[in-house]
Amino acid sequence: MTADPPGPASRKADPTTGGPAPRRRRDAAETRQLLLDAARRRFTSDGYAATTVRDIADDAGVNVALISRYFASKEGLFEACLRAAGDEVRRTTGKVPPDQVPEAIARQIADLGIAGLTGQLTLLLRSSGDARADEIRLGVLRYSSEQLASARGWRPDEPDSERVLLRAQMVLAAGLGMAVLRSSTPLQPLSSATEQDLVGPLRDLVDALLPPR
Amino acid sequence: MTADPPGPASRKADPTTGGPAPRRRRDAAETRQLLLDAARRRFTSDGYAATTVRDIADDAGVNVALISRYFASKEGLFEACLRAAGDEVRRTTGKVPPDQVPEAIARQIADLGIAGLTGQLTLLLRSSGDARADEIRLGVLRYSSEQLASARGWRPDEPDSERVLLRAQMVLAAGLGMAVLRSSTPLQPLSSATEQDLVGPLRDLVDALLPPR
DNA sequence: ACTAGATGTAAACAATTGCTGACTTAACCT
DNA sequence: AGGTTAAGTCAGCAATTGTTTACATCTAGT
Repeated sequence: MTADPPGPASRKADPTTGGPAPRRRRDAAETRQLLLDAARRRFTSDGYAATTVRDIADDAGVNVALISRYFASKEGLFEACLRAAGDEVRRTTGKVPPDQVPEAIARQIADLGIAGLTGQLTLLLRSSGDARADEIRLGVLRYSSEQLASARGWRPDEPDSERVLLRAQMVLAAGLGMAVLRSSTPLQPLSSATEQDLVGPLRDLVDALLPPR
Repeated sequence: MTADPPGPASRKADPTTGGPAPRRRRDAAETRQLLLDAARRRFTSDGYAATTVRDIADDAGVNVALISRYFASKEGLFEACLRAAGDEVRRTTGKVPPDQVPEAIARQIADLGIAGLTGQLTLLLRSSGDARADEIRLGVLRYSSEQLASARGWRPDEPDSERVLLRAQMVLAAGLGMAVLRSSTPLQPLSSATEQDLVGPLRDLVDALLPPR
């Protein structure tokens, strides 16, 4: 049932877009990135299991088989997304002055959408049942909490300061919870609170859990 | 709630067939409950999309077709789980004295497992893409936050006290975040913190966000 | 220009999904 | 007892899943 005459005369008509035929260069790196972006959006908003590789490929405007080619499998693509998100989280959280933590959290939480830190962390929380993915997630969370705790006197191998680390993780969890709740449920007034609405209570929260030394 | 009736009902089907079929009682209500319990566990720990009806039926030791019979569909079963969890959350949170909120939160967070309030709320956060499920979730979250806020001076239709409601929702989100983080990632020391470890910081957190009036 | 490898496409695979219909078996009632 | 109906079983469907395979087409190096 080959409907296509296999001749060199058959030229691609491109019936969908009437515009200037966007001469499609073949660029592996670009399609890889397109897939990564689409996958990150889908995984973040729908979760791993609810996302199909065809969803991702369609969003990226790319053939499904290329997922297997470039990432070996759906799980491989997910891990790549997690790694990218992890790198970005480390990059972003690495340069926050200790005295501006509440403002930074407020800003990141207020900024919905998968581009912001909130989206990255939400993605990090998504589970695929894959062991490697769990490692990546754990690594990022540990890094972030230690980053936060070290500004308040926590030092590794100092059992006395473990309380500080616990409190830092609670701050992290609180921020994460707000982000998740905001993005998953239209609960007013939280879900539509602005950065200004959030920064005050958040300062109270951070100061209470991690008093400036 | 998983009390096995000591009666004659214990009927674990021997998969190796043939054997003297243990006399099994037919009890629609009990079967329904078995399915609900198994589904709640699966949905809570694996999420909606990653859970299959066959998983649930096997866990419950019940035939798959009975899910369709008793709950019409997988979505119907999920909604039933959500409704049950919502009822239990309302029942539990309804009777917490305002001055013992930190202790209550600490106790609930420390108590892992799907039986506790933490599990119920984690389940509430799970999404199935179903509109009715979203309504149930929103209703419970609204109820819980208003319950918490009203003890601190919030009144409906008083725009001035909206700040209090926002802060109550932030407390709720913080607790939720800790619960989710603890159950999803072995992040030390948070994931193994005991109730005693948590209650102190939690009191600081609640007092900071919702100062006793 | 011409070939070789990279890139993309189409179709199909086996496995799994939620769900259904016809069937069997147990429980209850006179 | 018998017989009626609820409760449970079985096998299989149609759709969807992730993945692979064979093929087409573009790009780059000579």
